[in-house]
Amino acid sequence: MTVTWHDNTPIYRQLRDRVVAMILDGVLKQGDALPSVRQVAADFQLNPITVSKAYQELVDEQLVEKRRGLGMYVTDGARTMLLHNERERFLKDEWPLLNQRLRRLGITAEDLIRDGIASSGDRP
Amino acid sequence: MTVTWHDNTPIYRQLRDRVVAMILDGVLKQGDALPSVRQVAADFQLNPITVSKAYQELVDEQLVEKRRGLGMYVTDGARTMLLHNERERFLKDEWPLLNQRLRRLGITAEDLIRDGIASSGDRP
Amino acid sequence: MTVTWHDNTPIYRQLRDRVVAMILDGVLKQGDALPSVRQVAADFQLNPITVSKAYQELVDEQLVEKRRGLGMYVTDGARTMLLHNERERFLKDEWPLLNQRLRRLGITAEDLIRDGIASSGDRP
Amino acid sequence: MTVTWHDNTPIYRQLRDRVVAMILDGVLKQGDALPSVRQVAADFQLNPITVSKAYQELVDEQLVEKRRGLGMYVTDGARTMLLHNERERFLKDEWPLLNQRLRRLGITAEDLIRDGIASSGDRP
DNA sequence: GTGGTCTAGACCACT
DNA sequence: GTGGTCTAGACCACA
Repeated sequence: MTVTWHDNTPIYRQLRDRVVAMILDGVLKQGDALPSVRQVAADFQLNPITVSKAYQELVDEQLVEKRRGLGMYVTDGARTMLLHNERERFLKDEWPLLNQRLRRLGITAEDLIRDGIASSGDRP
Repeated sequence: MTVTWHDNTPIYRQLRDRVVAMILDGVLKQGDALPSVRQVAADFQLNPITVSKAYQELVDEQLVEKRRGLGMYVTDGARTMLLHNERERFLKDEWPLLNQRLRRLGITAEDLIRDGIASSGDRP
Repeated sequence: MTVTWHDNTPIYRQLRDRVVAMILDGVLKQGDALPSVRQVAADFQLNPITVSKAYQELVDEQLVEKRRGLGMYVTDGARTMLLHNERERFLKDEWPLLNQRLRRLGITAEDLIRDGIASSGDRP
Repeated sequence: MTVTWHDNTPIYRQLRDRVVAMILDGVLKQGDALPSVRQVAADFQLNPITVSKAYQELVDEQLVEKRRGLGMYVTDGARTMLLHNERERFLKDEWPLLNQRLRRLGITAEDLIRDGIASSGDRP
């Protein structure tokens, strides 16, 4: 099991993002156990402390809960919370700046759609 | 003159981005002089070295040229180059990842358009 | 039967504290039998080992005695011993640090009394 | 410079508490720089990462702010925020449980006052 | 100079 | 088995 890390962002952040993606994609459902710190560390050839840091972030975000001596579990409602919060955060914080950049560069909605963004017609 | 800096990206990068935005917006035109390093440093309460680093990046990108003893000037064709390069870089590098995030969050082109993205009809 | 455990202190310690409280409150009197390990484990959804560890602490503190084949019983004089020891421990160990914190925060005896602490007039 | 650490709580937590105490006591005022991570690590014979963790907690609590490349500084209003929040937290969360314990042990306000708690008469 | 991150390896407490 | 903490030492980006 090998993975390539983007070297701009810290590994623990990328790990956190992977788990978030797995929750969003339904690969990890509420109540599911996360792979143990040691397991992930071994799989990805990482120091356990790095993995721990990623998991701690998830705990701080209330997406994951610790059960003492047992491991880490996806909290109830984690996916819903993510969908709501991340969506909100994107539209309020990131989008305005991004939109400004796109306008400056003359990139339009059509350019993006041509390049793969979902339009409501694609929704199941 | 006070500015708030983002915490995540280095200040010199944010400075560089400000100048790029000014060139794209036509505030700085080719042949125009950039404000001097010491001027910017004073205005923004920054270490001159930080400002220098930002300017050096612009020189490396050939958007700005140093004229010894005179200062820094926007190069000819800077805006055109920017429009092309930044657009390319966005569509090739950033967009695929962003698009994936948007799909996960269920954000569609329509959501973005409603929130202000230009569509081709808007173009002058 | 569901109970919420504090996250900071080990479960076996919290279990021990529950029994101590029951002895102090007179719910468990000397000579009374403690509920069996397996009973508690089932009620609280715990690993029997965890319950055992709590009970063992009580045995070590001589608040409870094991009668082979019969179970665990509150020792004679357990409540008196507790009143003395815990009181002593609080006043010598915890109180000095707590008092320092309260002074830093500007919390006075009056604040606490207003918030429910017993004053000698309340004693039966 | 030697300090003894309580070995029940992690060092980084104790470090955090020391800084909080210094802010409450006015030893560190808003705008003051905290001693650098390396400095503290050297003084206390600690791993820089341990100190870092303590400082990061303070940043997360908004008591301290990072200035990139310069160091950590006490935020404006940190002391006020602390006085309010810690006081609130104590009275709402810790006090009810503590009060219950005190009642069980028969410890009264008079006992505590005799043992050093401030009463409003002591206030300047 | 500052803080941030990571590795390698160890020990501990809890379930 | 689980996660938490710490050390020792290294390298990097930033100002």
